[in-house]
Amino acid sequence: MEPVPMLLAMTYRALGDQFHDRLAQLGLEPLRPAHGYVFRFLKEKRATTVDIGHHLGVTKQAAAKIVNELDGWGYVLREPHPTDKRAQYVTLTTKGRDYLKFADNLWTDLESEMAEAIGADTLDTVKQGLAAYLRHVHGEDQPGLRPVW
Amino acid sequence: MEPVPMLLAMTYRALGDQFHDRLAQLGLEPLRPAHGYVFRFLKEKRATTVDIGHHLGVTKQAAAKIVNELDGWGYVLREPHPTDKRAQYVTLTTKGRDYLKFADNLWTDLESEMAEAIGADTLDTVKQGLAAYLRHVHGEDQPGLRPVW
DNA sequence: TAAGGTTGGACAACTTGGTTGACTACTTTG
DNA sequence: CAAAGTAGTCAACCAAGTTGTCCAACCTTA
Repeated sequence: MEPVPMLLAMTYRALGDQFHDRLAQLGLEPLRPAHGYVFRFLKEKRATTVDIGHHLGVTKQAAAKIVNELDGWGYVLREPHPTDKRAQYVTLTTKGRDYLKFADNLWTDLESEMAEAIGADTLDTVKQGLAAYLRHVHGEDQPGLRPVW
Repeated sequence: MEPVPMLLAMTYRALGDQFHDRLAQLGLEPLRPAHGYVFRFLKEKRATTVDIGHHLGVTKQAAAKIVNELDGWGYVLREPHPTDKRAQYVTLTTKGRDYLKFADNLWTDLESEMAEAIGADTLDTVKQGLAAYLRHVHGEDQPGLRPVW
């Protein structure tokens, strides 16, 4: 049996590849995982570029580059911060929210296919097991994302 | 509950970070995952740089860079190919085999800790589940490695 | 057995996705 | 109110890959 990290990485890759393939069929912009994480983050809360960088676990410069791309594609826009004249809030546009909804559906589909392939109960055990291990390692304070990409 | 890809990525990261931390404590060279995969590959079979590139799923140039590093650190050496004067076999040195043994022990430790944290039966279900999914997606012909790194 | 296509290895230029460092304008704190 | 800290931008750099080119050696194959 393959070692655990290999299994994790290959499964992650398999899922990601399928997601990307289906996305590419629609001729969307070449969004990378980091973009998706930004969407998900912005759905929750208003955030500045610095916030995003912190959430992704990269420097603010790297985050700024990503935000610039998303802005250029029309997925987000910047609006002035109400109290801090230096800062700007980055917010999702309608296009951004539409993309996120679409992506969520796609992920749900992929997870359903996985459940069908290996059994819903097995998938559930997998998820619970990994989540438990992460709690074991990190305690409650999850690390600033930055998985692999 | 977090979506599956996130769980996979974070768990992979958590394991990899711990591995790397413990390795770094020993002041070893900054080996990356790709190096480890090369070691494991070379333990099985004699291989040329091109073979290695194919196995890793990268170009031969990228593979050559990795082999050069490993050579510089004394983990591998090149020896002439018996029948093909262009080619060279890359083989593990004693230092390389020692490292591999050490790394294997470390991975075994980490997996044991994981088993302890979430239960050996749960870990087993996780492994079986992921392996089953990979078979479902890829059939028998595993893709040329290249997980995430 | 010579000719033409293929392959292993190396070198160079470029691309990507990040980094560190420096600077300005603004904010917060002692 | 002065000093320290922070948001955002610009620029230089770096790591790990890519493509493109080449040569020498190796297959075919006619």
